[in-house]
Amino acid sequence: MTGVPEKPSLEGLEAKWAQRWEAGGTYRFDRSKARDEIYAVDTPPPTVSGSLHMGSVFGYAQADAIVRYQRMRGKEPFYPMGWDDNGLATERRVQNYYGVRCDPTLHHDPDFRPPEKPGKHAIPVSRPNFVELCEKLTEIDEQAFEEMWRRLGLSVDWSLTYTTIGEGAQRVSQRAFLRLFARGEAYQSEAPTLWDVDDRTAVAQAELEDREHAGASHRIRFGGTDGAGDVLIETTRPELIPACVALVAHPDDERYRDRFGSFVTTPLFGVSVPIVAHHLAEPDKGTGIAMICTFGDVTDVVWWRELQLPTRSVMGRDGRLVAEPPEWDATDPEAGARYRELAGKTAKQARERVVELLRESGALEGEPQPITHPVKFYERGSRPLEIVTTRQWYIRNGAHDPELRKVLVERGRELRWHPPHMRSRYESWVEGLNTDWLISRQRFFGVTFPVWYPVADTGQVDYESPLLAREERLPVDPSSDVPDGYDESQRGQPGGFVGDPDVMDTWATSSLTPQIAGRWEDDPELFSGVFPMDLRPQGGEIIRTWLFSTVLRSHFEHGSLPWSDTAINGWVLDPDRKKMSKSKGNVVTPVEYFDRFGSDAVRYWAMNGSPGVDTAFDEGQIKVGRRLAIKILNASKFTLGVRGTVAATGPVTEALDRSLLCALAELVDEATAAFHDYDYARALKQTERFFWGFCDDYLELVKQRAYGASSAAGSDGATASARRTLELALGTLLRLFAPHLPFVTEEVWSWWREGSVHREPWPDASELRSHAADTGRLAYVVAGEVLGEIRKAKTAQQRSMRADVDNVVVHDAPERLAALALVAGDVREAGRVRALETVEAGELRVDVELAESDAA
RNA sequence: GGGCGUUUAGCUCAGCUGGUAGAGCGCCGCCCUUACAAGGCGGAGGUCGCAGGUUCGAGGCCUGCAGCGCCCACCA
Repeated sequence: MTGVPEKPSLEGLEAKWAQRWEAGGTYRFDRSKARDEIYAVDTPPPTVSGSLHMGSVFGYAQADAIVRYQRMRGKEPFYPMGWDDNGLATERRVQNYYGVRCDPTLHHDPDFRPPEKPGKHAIPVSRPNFVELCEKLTEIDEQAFEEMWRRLGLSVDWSLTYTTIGEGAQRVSQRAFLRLFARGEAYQSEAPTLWDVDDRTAVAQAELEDREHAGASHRIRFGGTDGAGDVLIETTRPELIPACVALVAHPDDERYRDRFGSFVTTPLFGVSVPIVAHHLAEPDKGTGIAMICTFGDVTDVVWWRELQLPTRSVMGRDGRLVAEPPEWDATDPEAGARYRELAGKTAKQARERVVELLRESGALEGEPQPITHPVKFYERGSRPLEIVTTRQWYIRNGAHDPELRKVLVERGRELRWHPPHMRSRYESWVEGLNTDWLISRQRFFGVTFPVWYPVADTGQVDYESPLLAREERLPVDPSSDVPDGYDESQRGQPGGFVGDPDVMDTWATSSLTPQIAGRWEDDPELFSGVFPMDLRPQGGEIIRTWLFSTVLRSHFEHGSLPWSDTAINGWVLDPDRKKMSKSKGNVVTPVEYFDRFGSDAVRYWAMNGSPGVDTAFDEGQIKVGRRLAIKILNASKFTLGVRGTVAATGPVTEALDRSLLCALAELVDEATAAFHDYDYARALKQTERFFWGFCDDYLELVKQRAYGASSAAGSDGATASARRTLELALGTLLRLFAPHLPFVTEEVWSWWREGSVHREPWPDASELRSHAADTGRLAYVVAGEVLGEIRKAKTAQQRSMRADVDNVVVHDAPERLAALALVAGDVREAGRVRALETVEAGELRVDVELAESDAA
């Protein structure tokens, strides 16, 4: 303990305490504890691709308050931080930061150094060089992130930090993959998949977003055959006419019923395609009959699959039409030449040319009508997704398995959601799944598949008989490691092997954060101590990805939930009520606010956002937080500063003191109940309100007596009672504030107590009640209200608060007057009142007769 | 199209299982009071989105409607 400083200040508290907490191991996890003493938290590993913003601060601070509460309740938190550094987000950052791009055909250059500044044209580098740059940059970013979190005061144990590209994570991820495969829960399939033509990788359903996209509706004539009339269709993608395999209408549609089974010919190419019926065709859309292409959108895929139509793919993986026309029986002699004119063009370029050709040929009915319509994008992408047929790895997720889907919905109900209504997002996601989880990505910086494929003597790769790594070898990199029974010289050779070239989607690894942090299989004792975990705090926007996939993996691997509870935090909105996000460019960076107001002040703002509620960023709230922190310093200085000759050890004898402690016990009950409900915001609000009342009323009421200057109750016993109560109250209030404002509470604690407030037990209401004896809170309440009336009278007469009062008459209900009688001495001292009378009445009224002039 | 949430003072939000409307900011006024002037004390300000209903009593429950936000969906 250091004693009370002359001039308490918030400046420098973050650096001071962050350092001491680390040095003292304040938040170090004690793994010797039993499972039921541990509170295990599956902390979101932030994506390390730039800077943290207020949205991150918001959610992580809230989770930290819950963890701090649990720690004070006597639980031992297992509270690690991770960095989600693998994946496309990191690749993009590296590409921009260093001005490079990965070209996997190049060989490793050990002398490669990135340029000081990124150049105009991206420098092609080999995959190993690219991965090195990714590792280098993420390490820098992670240090900056850690510093930021320490400054925010997160009570994580930094010795437990993991990364999703780290060796431990790779081993867990590959092991889990092998086990999924062994149980038939992971499989590979060659199928049409949504494809990002810029990143040149497949993407999963969870990464899609619909965007309103400007396009045009084209009305196009297909030629009737055998004397039947022409058919008009509408499409936004005329460039896919060469990929057309059928027209489709609803089976009940009178207009087309007679033509099901007959054929029409495509414009420009003269390919004969059938008219087919399917219930997904909607009569009131366009002309009621649609062109099925391979593949224009996901409905095309459904039609193609269910109606067993042929494949005529034209879209290449680079987003350009492939060089050769598809296999077709084109009757138009110009078909081949027309197609080759389109080959190599992007979808947009091809569309323009096709429209010209259609117009010339007379197949275009009217002019294209501009429309905007929802189009599927990769959430990080800038061009519409295409659909191309590729071989990919999938994990079953219930999309094609009603039984599994049902079980996963049940898992969602087993999980306790805070707030509860967030569960509906999970359920609507599970119930809307339409494809299994596509986990392979045609990218470079990620966890590889521990898989090779045999190459037949003919040179054909046999994907059906993958060569799997043994678990003892993990992690492996199939591009440099060799499968058992082969040697490196056989790579890519007939009779040899090839490595799986893909990496896993980042979620395929980060869905295993409980297993990674708990060192599943690598440290069985630790794992059994922390798994299943207690809490998953996270944002609502990643319920469909992170939360769902983690539940899925745990269900497959352990037959249980990964955690018992999840706390979903809301969005941070800018003052115009728009979501703050990097892409919108309306983010504010936390550092500036840490600098200006201090971490406790920023945390105070975050704690004001109720669980799951979107909250506006509000500098005003941060200022209020700073004011509260300063008030805590000053009130504590007073409380501890009045300790004079009389020690604060005697019994609590005075009615006002007992009544205050009774009220405080009720506050402890309320705050505890709020935290029990994961409602840190309610806990803070109640504590804060009590604290301001404590400062305004109790401190004023007790001040003279605590100084030992009271004439009415000037005994040492009454003074000791005041001092004892002040310390009991301060100790309680600091502990109630500690989860929210860890720095200022720790600072004050250190003035007069040993150890960290954050390892102190949560306040005990029954102990406070024993000090209060049977005195109720009413005396404290009435005393405060009467004092308020006296102040009001002084204000109304424009007098100083120090103005003397000749006489006060309190009119009030009998029980309230009785309570007042117990504390009348303190009220008179605080109000400088010479005489105080009471009159029974229905409600409180106070007549105040001020002295003519203030006593000298 | 389906679902979830939300609508309370000028602003940002509390108001837990129904019992005579709350806080902070902003605004106005007073006070340099020995914990605190980057402060303290006090004041003004709301028919709780709209329309019905249940109840002795509704901001809180029920029905309908509207605005806003979000989630989900096979939108030619």
